[in-house]
Amino acid sequence: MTVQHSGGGPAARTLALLWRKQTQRAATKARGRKPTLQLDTVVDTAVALADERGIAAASMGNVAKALGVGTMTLYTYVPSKEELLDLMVDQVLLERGLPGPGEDRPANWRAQVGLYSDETRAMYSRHPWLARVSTIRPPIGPGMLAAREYLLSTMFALGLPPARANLAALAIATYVDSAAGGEAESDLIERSTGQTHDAWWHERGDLWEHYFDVDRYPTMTAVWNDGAGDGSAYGDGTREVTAEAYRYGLDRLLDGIAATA
Amino acid sequence: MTVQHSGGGPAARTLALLWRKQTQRAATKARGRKPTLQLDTVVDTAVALADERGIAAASMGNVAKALGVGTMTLYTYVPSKEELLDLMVDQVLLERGLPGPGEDRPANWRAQVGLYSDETRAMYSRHPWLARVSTIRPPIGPGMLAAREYLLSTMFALGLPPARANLAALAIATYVDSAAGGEAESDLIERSTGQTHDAWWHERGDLWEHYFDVDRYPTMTAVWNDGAGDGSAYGDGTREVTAEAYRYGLDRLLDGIAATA
DNA sequence: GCAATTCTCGTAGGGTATACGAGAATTGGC
DNA sequence: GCCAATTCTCGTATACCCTACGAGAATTGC
Repeated sequence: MTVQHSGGGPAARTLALLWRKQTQRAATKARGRKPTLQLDTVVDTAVALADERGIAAASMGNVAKALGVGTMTLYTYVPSKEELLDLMVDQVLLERGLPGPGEDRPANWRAQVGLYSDETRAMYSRHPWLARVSTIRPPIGPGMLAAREYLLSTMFALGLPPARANLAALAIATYVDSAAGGEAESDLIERSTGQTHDAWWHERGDLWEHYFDVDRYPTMTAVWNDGAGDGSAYGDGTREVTAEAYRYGLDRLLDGIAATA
Repeated sequence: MTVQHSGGGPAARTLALLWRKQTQRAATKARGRKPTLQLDTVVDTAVALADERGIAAASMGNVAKALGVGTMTLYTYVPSKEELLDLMVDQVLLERGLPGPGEDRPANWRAQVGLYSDETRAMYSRHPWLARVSTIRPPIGPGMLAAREYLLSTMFALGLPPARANLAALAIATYVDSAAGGEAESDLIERSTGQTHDAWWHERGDLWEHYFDVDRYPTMTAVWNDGAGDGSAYGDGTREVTAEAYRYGLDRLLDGIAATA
């Protein structure tokens, strides 16, 4: 089997878009009708639409309408919806103001991880739809690489050897991205359904006494009773508990990593 | 504003389905045409379809076709696609053979968490589509509760006080579910695209030298060079590194949790 | 045997992505 | 100045998706 090389495979096309390499017009002499849009405009519009009304609103038709062009016009700028999504993802990944090599960063490694955490949570908060797009085969653009580089260098600052630093960076990214994504998604659902998380749990809490069998779930019952006094009536449903669990887990993970340094 | 009580709100309907509470026929005297299907059959078929050909293949039309009935017939058994998804999710969550209260379980708490990890990874492996459905407002069925109860009781076994046990259980679940989901999704993509993860990275690796700026990513470069000898040419793209990072992160998280007990 | 009830499912409407191809706009070369 | 080559625009059509509606079939109680 032959692997696609730098020529013109679909992977090459996507990478060229991600890195904004002008393959077409700028390279060859300008000829033919002038484009009315720019790639960045298309991506920005799609992101704005997704931010405001959810990822489903960022359909090709809606994006085109928002730009005042026919739906099919978009396909001049982007080969498919999938590539557009890749571009959207890398664009928002890059929004995080993570310092590059040589730039100022927090003094100690924990604070550096804290910055990654804060920036990532803010990013998900601005773009909740990000949580619902798969990132296992991420768009390898500037945004993704910048974040990887930052976290990795932070683990070096802690003094981990290269291989271990790589493992630690992956573990932290897994935890932070997942938790931040969940948090943002929760907020989005609250906004879009108009029902708070607490109200949602409450709606079901009433019915729990119907199905909930204390003998089958003794520990949950114990936790429930223990926390009944402090206002968090429905356990992990509340915002506070979720946020607290996030901090707790991240701190413990960092504790564990530090212990192996 | 009035909260929906046990009467017949949409939440009540969903809960009744999740817990297989026979609201209709069994309660009232049997009358009218007999159903040709059972709810479980519908859910099983949908799960099987999603397992084999991805979540997109579990459309109402496809499920109906697989069952040999008209599409609209499904709506007698399930109010909407969304509820069907909830049922699918809780069904597979319950597949994990996590011991309930009083049943045999591994001796020490780390092994207990290990069981949760193994069972969860196996579950995602069987049902990769699970990674792509949102679980912030999870179906509150037997499957979800059983897993919560198990993890929580494990944290009690470690000796954590109730509130802290709750935080720890949430943190572990966040990490394990996210990592296991990512792993399974990766496998799914390999199967469905016929392209291994390594091949995918390789396809892009060729192009990296085109866009990759060593000065902007010095740490990545260092890790790359360090690992260049051991066969994992493209860093975290490989299966082995991912699995190793998962174990490393979970162990460090548990270390940290144990230290606060 | 008929009425009440329940399940079945065809049709239709509104959504999605995108392949195709005709037409409009622009410019290089003559 | 004109034409051909090139590039962008976008209407139409196809093939999916979910699901509201309503007509008809099946079953049972009375």
